[in-house]
Amino acid sequence: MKGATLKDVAREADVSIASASRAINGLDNVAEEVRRRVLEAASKLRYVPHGGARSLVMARTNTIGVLLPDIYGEFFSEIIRGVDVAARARGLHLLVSGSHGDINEAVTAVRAMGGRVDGLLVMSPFVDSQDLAAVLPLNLPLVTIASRIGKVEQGSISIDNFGGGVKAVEHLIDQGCKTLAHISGPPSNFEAQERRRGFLEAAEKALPGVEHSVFEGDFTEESGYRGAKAFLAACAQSGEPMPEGIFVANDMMAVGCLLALREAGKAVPDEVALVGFDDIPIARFASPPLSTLRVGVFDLGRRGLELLVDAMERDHAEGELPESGEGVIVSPELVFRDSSRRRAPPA
Amino acid sequence: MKGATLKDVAREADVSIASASRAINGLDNVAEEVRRRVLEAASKLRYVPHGGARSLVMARTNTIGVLLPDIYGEFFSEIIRGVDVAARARGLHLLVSGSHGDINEAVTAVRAMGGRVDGLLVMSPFVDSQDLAAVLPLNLPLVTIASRIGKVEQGSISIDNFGGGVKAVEHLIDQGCKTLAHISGPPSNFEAQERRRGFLEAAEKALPGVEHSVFEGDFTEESGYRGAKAFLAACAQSGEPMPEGIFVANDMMAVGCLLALREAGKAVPDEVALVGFDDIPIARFASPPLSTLRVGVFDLGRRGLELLVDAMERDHAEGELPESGEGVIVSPELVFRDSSRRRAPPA
DNA sequence: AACGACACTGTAAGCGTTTACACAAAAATG
DNA sequence: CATTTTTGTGTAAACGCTTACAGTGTCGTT
Repeated sequence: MKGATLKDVAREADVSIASASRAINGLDNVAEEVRRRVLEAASKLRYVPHGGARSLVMARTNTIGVLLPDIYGEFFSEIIRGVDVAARARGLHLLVSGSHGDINEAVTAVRAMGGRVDGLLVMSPFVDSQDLAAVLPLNLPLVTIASRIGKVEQGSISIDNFGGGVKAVEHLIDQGCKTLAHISGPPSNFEAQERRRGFLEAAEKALPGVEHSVFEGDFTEESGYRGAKAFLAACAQSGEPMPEGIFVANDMMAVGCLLALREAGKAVPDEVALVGFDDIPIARFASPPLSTLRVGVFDLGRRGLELLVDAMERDHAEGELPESGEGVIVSPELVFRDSSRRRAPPA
Repeated sequence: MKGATLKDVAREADVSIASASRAINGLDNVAEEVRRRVLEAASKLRYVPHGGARSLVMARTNTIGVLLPDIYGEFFSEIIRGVDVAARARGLHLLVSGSHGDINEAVTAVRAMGGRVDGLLVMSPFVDSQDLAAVLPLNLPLVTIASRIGKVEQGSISIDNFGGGVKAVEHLIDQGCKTLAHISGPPSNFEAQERRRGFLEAAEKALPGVEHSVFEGDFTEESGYRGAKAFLAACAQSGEPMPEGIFVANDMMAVGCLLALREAGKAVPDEVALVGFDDIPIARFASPPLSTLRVGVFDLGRRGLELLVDAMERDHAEGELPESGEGVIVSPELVFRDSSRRRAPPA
């Protein structure tokens, strides 16, 4: 019950294997009559070309590998979608691998992908991602998204997380918040650390000498929920009021945060204003709609793939121009929705 | 700058290509000394085995193809995650293809995948999916998820959408709703039609002779938002009150629906009760938390892959036992949250 | 009528692996 | 010691495909 091979098709159509190949691949130097016979034989035998054999002889797989840290939530679904749409437009396949808790798993995954793809699209936000560089098959075109992989970067597209954190704080201050807090992402995550750093520096600048509480989350709704609970509990215990503005390091946590605040009867934005990060589709539909820093997640994926394709073409054509420093940096843009729209902004 | 081949490694380590192969693959009939030299040479040359060549000679790609209709929203991200986790546990790669608006694109995609995978995991909820069966390389193990592909089904895992629709209605009636409405998925979607059918039959049974409005959405938040607006507008115009209970065909639309209702000042659940479908992670964090029919989306993906692996092993071992009828049907389970928890349930 | 140009077609080499088989050397057995 | 067995290694044949090259036959041209 093995699949039919090109040889079988050729025999069935009574032509040589070369003609069969030409007919199937739509080359123009084939007689119409032959093409017809071959195509007929192929469909009769349900012939499917063997991708491995093809990529072996063509030295090209038409597949690109996508390495993601995890596939949880709308952020990643948007990334994949962006990549998928762009890849499909170019006739490329996607070998996807996610669910890496840490670098070691990512390393394993990249190893396994090595010989099967023409290029690699990597998102590895771990603070110690430099190690990845060591194992990357360096003859493979590579583009990193929001990662921090040292030297090798033939191309990269990253987010100005620090700047985003600063913008969030400035906005909350603009809205009249006198006290701030932050729910951060995991400490092992480079992006999370940058956002936090942006928050802390901007907060210190705007409100010198004030202590700002930071709750350490992990980018899940659940942890955002817990973060808000933690602030509520701390305030209840110490008798201090809730922070007037909270910068939450991503939208999913902000959604969880929103739920906890509502359950506690805190009015958003008037008692507590909230700003998230990413602008995932759901943000608009949160209650209240979430102010956030838009990074255009879909485009992140799409542009990442496009960058990679460019790199691959260069690689294929000019031979070996590393052409380093191809770094795109995306500046998050504030999307002002109700979760931070306070009644009485300053004059 | 082409990658090193096994031959290069063999030469560098001064052994035959066969020994090199054995050493790299960790076979036990290799002298320690040789293994050491080979491994050293391999890492020095940054050798990466060529997947195509390997799969050619082994007649196995260790890759399974995943075909999805679209990759938008948490539903698909959860499916992919389930598949990915299960695949990773078995050392399988995932060739993912999404973004198919219709069968024709799906057919193209399946064609392209054909020769590169050991099995196919297909989700094709289009009402006319039978056509897909025609092009499926039938010697390939195949499992369908929530699809409707006729005969070929070597294995399938599907959702009792009709039953889910019925449960939703029964629950709303239980909660004392006297008038019902439905926001459906697109008419081209088989699952959407089943949910709608469940709604209509159960509604007719519970409230005989009453007309129930149905708004046709497309499974996006946006369309759920529009659906609610449409109901609001219709009621404003006709002077009739809003339906007391709305069954929304998936959670994403329900989230959009919630926003529209809140904007209009309608209290959920007391003025309008809402029940969604899927129980995507966000449902719990909606405002108010969304009652919904849980299908265990993550598990859908995970079990789908497991079913496929079983089919592949059978295929590999026993030769050719189609072993049809391997159909798992998942019954959605009601998750009762606040969006449908009305003050005065019946005695 | 002879010739080159052209349009097709077939033969065969190779792409990078794995692995059956043959073989040599070393170890165990009588 | 002369064997058999074990252990490690190399040779070479596939795997299914593309494509350079070498035909073959058909024309149009001189």
